[in-house]
Amino acid sequence: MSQIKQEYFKKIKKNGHRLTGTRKIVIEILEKADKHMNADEIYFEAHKRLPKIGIATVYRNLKFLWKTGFVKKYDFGNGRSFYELNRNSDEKHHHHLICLICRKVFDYEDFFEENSDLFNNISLMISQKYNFEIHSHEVNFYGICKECREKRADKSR
Amino acid sequence: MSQIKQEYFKKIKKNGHRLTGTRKIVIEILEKADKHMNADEIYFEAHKRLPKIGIATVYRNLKFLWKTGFVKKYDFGNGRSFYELNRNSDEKHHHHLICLICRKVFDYEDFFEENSDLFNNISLMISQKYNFEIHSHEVNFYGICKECREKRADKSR
DNA sequence: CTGCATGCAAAAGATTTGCAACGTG
DNA sequence: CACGTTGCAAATCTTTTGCATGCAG
Repeated sequence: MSQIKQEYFKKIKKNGHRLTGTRKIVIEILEKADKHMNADEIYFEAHKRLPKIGIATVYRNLKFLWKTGFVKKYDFGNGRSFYELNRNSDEKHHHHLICLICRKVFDYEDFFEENSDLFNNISLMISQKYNFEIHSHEVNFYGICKECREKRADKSR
Repeated sequence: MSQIKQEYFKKIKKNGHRLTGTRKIVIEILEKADKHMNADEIYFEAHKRLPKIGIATVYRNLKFLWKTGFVKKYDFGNGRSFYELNRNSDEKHHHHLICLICRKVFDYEDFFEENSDLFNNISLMISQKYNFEIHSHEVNFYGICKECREKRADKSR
């Protein structure tokens, strides 16, 4: 199943962009990760394989991959961005549960079957009505996780 | 319809928090805005009414209001956060269309009727299965807006 | 009064950028 | 070889924090 990166490598070249060493590394790290990582985590991994790499290069490649659609970028309100490979074909679509207290992010992929049609419909309607070409969507549920719920003494609103 | 702020003022005091001048101003600005504003915009407005206010106070109040659930906070990946009043009762629920190129954010509130049940169901299932207490959800569609679509020379993936 | 809230300025983080050197196509 | 890319360090930008003072309850 590790053909994704090969496919992406090809697309990058086909689009006239350069397939550099660092760019490959970032893609490979994200492919292996199969979860969202922040820039630091990616840099840490990349550094293992290429000690001379700079954090700026990681950021530049992430931005490049995000602009070209190979990578999805998330902001959960904790001050840093998270990135994950955009596996449009074989990856299960997943959404996020974000704890308002500890800021932890939980993934879930259930219910996707049931949501899928709905989102497709909405996408279609929006693209027509607003003349907006939709590439992806993201759903975040905000709330309080089990641990934090158990902890809180209370005084909640 | 301007009772929201009164209701919120009451709740804040009832919960044992202080209803300070700056806190009121921030709420009033967000109430009037009825769209998401970033901290600077809020500071700019607040400054008109209370020139001595500091940006830190705006941030502190926004964080307070967000933690207590009166305000919703969004990050669209452009480096700054946006805030809007959480009008759970009388405001129409709306989602976002985010242009990947110009980063403009478009709101839409159509289709909410049809989505409402679905999201309620999902919320219930998640809260049970993951033991996660859901307060709110947010849906972002990423894509390319009309203007940018017309502009782009091409070479897209 | 007491303790949380505020202003100011400085600090902290994450991300971006200038520039000379490098490497891909 | 040309031009996009990289490393490094410095710059930027948003958000946070320390501390002395102010104000709500």
